Amino acid sequence: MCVYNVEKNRIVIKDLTQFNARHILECGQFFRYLKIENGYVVYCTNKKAIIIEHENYAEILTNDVEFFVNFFDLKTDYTAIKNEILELYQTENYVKLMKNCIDHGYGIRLLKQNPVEMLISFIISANNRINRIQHTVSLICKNYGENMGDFFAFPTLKALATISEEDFKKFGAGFRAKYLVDTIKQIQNFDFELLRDLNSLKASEILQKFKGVGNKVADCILLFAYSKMDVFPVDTWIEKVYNCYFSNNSCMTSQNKSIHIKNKIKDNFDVCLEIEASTKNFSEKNRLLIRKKLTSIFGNLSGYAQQYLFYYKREMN
DNA sequence: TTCCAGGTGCATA
DNA sequence: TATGCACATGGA
Repeated sequence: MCVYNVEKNRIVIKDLTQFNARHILECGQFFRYLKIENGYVVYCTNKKAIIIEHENYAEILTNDVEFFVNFFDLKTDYTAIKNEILELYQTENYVKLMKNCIDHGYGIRLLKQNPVEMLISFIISANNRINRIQHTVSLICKNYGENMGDFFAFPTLKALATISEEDFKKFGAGFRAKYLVDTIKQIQNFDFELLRDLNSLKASEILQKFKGVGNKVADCILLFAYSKMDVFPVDTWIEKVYNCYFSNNSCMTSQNKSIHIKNKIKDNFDVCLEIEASTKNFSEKNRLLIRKKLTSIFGNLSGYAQQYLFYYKREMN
């Protein structure tokens, strides 16, 4: 089903159940946007689009319609994807949880972003907050990106290579500054398109050779730049989701912990109870176990499911 | 003042 | 190979 019409310099979104700018831009996958009165301004590499939201439709104003049709993944039918996720398991608790998540983030779409932007942005994301990541990325663009008139492009590889560790620190990158400098040196002649045809495991292995890229950051790059939907990035929020709904220690499976259940979430969840997950201490091993379990549940819908769960948990917390 | 955030690198055993 | 601490920063 087509959710959009294309006109000159304008894309019109007819089905708002499949496109909500706030859900798409503020669900943690994207850092370069500006909130305006009736919508958002969106930047990717050296391109810009303005999203205007109306009561019954939304429009994307841009001089590169083709680019943003792909960027917003407009050719994919998210109604079908949401139904597929809901139909994965028949248990009442699974359906209730996922329905809550999908109802909350109903207009999410997984963006097709630039690999270099994702690599740099998600190295900065380590142990960081989303608004601080946005701030640092914005300063990098402002100081080293090409002036496009009314905005700054994301810096080219060549321009990135001129940024010093001190400058990255000045932009708020903190201890990640040295990882950025090191990785930027490594990628000057790297073929980012090579990863597109590799399976997620192999592509992740290659990405993790770069400084500042571990399992989670690699998964984010594979999901948000390469649309590899079989990955499930596990961060602090997904760890909370897992401990709350999926683990043996979850508040949903322990009567004693029911006090922790948020008022809005009174359902139970009993799909998987196999992995013992620590509820307190972070460990790489623990997150890998969580990742393994969640990808075994959601399969090739992992990337979509992860984003609905992440956005729901982060906003409801 | 302490905790925490879309984690990873590295020293140590 | 496994474990656990250090790392910047600023808002809550």
